[in-house]
Amino acid sequence: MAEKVTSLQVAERAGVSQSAVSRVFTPGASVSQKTVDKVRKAAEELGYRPNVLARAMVSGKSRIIGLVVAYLDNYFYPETLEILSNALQEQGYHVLVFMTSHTAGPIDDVVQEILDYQVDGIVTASVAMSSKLSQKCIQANVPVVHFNRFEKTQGVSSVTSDNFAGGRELAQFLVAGGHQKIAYIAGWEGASTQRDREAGFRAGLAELGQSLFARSCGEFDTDHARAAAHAMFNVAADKRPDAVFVANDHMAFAVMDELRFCLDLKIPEDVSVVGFDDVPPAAWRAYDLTTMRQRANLMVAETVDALLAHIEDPANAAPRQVSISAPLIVRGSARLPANWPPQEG
Amino acid sequence: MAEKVTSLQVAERAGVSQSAVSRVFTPGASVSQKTVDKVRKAAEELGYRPNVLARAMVSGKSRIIGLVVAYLDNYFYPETLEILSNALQEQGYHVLVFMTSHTAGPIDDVVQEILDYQVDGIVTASVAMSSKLSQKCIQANVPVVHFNRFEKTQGVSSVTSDNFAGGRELAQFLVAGGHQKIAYIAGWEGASTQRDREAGFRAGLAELGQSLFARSCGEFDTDHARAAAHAMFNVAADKRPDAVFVANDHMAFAVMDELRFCLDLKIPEDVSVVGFDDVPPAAWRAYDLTTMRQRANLMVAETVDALLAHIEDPANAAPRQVSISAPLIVRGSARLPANWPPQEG
DNA sequence: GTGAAAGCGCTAACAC
DNA sequence: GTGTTAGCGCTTTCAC
Repeated sequence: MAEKVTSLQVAERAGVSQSAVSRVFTPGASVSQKTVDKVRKAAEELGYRPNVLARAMVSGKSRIIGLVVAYLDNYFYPETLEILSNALQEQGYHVLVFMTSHTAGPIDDVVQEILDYQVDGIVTASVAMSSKLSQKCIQANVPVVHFNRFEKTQGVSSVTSDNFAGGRELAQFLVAGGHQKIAYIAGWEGASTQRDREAGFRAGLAELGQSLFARSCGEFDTDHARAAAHAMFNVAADKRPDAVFVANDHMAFAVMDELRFCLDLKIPEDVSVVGFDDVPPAAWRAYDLTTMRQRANLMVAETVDALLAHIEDPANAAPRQVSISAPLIVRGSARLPANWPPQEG
Repeated sequence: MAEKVTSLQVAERAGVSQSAVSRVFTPGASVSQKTVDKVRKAAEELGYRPNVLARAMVSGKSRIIGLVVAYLDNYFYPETLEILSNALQEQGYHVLVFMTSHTAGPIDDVVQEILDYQVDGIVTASVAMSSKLSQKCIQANVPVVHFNRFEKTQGVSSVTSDNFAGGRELAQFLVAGGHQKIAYIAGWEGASTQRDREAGFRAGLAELGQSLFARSCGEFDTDHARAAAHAMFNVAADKRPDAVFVANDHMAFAVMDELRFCLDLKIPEDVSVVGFDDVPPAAWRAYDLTTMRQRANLMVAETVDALLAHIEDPANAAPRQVSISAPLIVRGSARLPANWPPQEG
């Protein structure tokens, strides 16, 4: 077991002071080329690399971003994590993962743990955080961004899709498709994504003289969604919706399976189904789901931007509320409007 | 912006020494109840929490485990990450994520970065690591476990399913189902999972007097798999395989979609499809895939166990090669053998 | 441009 | 059981 190589050892070998070594490994420091060469050579030979933790202690910057996430079974989140991690890595940051237990977790405890690691920032995905805790982060000068969730907590940033506009566009699409009995299967009522999507959807219907034909709650959970769909569609044909917007793709797949394999309904002939997220399986032929695309790459870019802005200049970085437009992705799970695609101009 | 609360401040407020404070927050230390009370009270009032990084510096233990992963689009990995993160959290550890870029990444650089964080251990998933680098980790006394990949690199642990046995069981199942023209769509040839699954599958066929009717490589990539399936099945009916084992579920879904929607084949009437992993979508009715279950929970438990064993007693923790049996999950994508399920005894 | 010296916040001997 | 004293490996003034 090799000893740990320290900057001091490198210094001795290179015949310079320890601080010279430090300077060589500090981007903006002033060192002569000669010193750089000597130090680099010695470091190479010894296999020296700066200890990030020690650097973090003295500089106060850990270059660690804490990510709080409740579950990974909605594939929007793994996708997000991959993009986020890559984006941060490019900036020299890394993601420390904190799962809040499925069981209505003590998320505040988790955030406390995060803070203990002296993270430079926190991203929360699919979880709520008490405003007391948010205050604590602000006090500690650790920027927080809520990803895919809007929260009006003071001082906290958020990045979401434009869920209201998305819901509205879906309503327009379904009505244009000639549907008359349009239903909605909701997500967990506490989530802003759920609220905004539904509000937009209802608004869109109302603008076109319709309203929800049926509504049920799937809690963003496949089993709940399946049951909700069963109850909603297992009725006489004339009392059955002819289209349904399911609040996210993950539930939509379960709903489609239930409709097809349990209720023997054809999609989209008997009923149109649309979702929200555009996770990868939505493009799989077995589902071929018409849905709103959450542009994870853009959302992550905004998230990273908000974080870094605050880290680099805490004083002048106001919290931001970013909303990214979500394009409609038309596939085969919903009947197309006549004259589709629409003519430009 | 609140100042950072240090143990010294707590000490002053509690009227004790700074080391007394430290002891109160150190599990096995000897402190009187009276001191504990005073310190806890002062800490509470100040909102003090020990700085994990400072602790890490002096103790040499960061309680961070580095996870290297190449991609998250095979849903086996998000599942793994969730379980791993939860399991480690319970032990007071956390996961620092490192993505190696899709593009045949410089994984060695990534591991170097990990080492810079003074991690207590490293888990690699779906990536290979040069043996030179492995040596470096061993030298640094950082245990490494290869998750879902067997590598005979010295000093490195690995945890995998029993891929050979799994492949063999699949062969037996397919032959028992009356198949005569059995094909295989391989994963990336460099992966041990691919090699072992194929070897087991071939062995199983050979034992029953059969051999591969066709073989093609899907590279563990859906597009490649789709193309491979197309070429393999887009032939006269009598030259077409009647069953295919696709090296993982992720590719199997793409293959099923191709067979059904492009080639208009019925599953399992025209062709049986089996996969490996049992990721969540395998249970979705649209796929209903017969597959071998990789028991992620057990695999993770072994991973954590191997890591902690080494961390707690580096001298006596030999690297281990763990292989977890994978149960066959029979669903509807493959024709059942006669007299299924088999009688016990 | 470079070295000496002072910590970052904490744990771990070491005396008492 | 408690306080005192050294550092952990590094960055960062500060003189020179």
